[in-house]
Amino acid sequence: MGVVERKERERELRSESIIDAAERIFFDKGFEHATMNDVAEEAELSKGALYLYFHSKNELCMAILQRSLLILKGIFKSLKGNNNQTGIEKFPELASEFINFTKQYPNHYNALLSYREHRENCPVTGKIIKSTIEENRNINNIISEIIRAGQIDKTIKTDIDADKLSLALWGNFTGIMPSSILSEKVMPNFNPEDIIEYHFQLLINAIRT
Amino acid sequence: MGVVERKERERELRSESIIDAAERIFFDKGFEHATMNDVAEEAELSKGALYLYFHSKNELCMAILQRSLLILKGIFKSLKGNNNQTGIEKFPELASEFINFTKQYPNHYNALLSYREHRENCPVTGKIIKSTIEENRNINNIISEIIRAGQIDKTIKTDIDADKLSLALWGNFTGIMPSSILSEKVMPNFNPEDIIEYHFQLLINAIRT
DNA sequence: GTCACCAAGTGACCAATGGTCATATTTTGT
DNA sequence: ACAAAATATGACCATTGGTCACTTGGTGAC
Repeated sequence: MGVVERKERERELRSESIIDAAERIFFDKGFEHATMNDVAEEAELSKGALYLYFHSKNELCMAILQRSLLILKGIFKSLKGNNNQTGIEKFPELASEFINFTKQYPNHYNALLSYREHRENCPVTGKIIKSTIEENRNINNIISEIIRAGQIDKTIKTDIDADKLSLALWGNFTGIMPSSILSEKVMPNFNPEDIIEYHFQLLINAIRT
Repeated sequence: MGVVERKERERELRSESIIDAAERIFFDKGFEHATMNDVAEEAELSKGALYLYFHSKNELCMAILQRSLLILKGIFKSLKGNNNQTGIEKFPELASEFINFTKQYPNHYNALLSYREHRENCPVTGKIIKSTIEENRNINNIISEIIRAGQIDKTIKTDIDADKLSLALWGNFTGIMPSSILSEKVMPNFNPEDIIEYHFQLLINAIRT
């Protein structure tokens, strides 16, 4: 009797459909101005029901953020799987794929950047937090594997520390673009892509064999 | 009769003392859990009075953030003014000075990272926002001037784009460290400084003559 | 078929808080 | 001395994240 399994599946579906609704509401109104009542209405549920699936508004945001990480993981994974390019050729692709991501999923990108904001109001023990950290680890691993592949095919210097470089790149992704938002009219001639691409160019010179 | 001038000065002092109080409260309780009543009490004013000086809680946070930028500007300025080092020697100092800043002023560093969170809830036209953007521009200019000085003393390649590199570095500062918070146990062997320093090492190889 | 049980869902309700505004106090210029 | 202007007060309001006593409907035992 698969009742338990079916219920589990249904619970998962409900949970996903709540996140769907939350995305629509949060992306539309912005996190601060969106209310849990809005989300409840959009999800065709009562407010109380939301709290059967998520501990807080912040945790619901973390669930959206997790989706962003999953999207990114998919992107980098398929870059890694592409066997027509050498490691060093894939390197600038990391940048351009990320830029594509920010353009194709601006709201999810935005959610990604709001990590700090929501993270600190969520319990450390939560399942969502744990899997968010896990996804982040996965992404970093994929990036460093791409770098290591370049070392194996001898297009990237072997003395490069793939793990550290991978973290540095991730830092770029979550830093450079916001910095350009921060800078606003600081350097009106440049857009974020210019900066990211230029930075990667410099790094290529430092890591290629 | 300098009454107007005196009033202006007093207003400025009041404003600063409110920011002082807000720093104590926000840094202690965290932005989310601190209330404007707390701040008012700490500033020995009524809540209403706070709003004579700042339009909103978010704008008050931006005032704190502005102080962070001023601190950083001072740090980079004195690095720039040091005439005992060549440009390329100053380059890694940018990283270590920033790391020092994060350790010496963890709360202000934290405030800096919360830019996005508060910025989007402030009116674009506000005086505080404008001067925040201005300070950010100043910092970027100082960094690029340091790089250009290295090109003049011939320790940094002349074909390096100082403006772009400066923005990329700023992106690092606001990205790498948070990424390591994000990553949390992703790479437990490394701490943020390792990553920042490694990254700068790679860049040095790319830009030195 | 019936009935006790329990997970799922409801929505009125609460406490907390950002922000306002009529009123009060202090300072200024005359 | 006094009116006008600037500054400050704090009761008050609207909003909202979160709770909980209660309802609903499916489930499985008999």
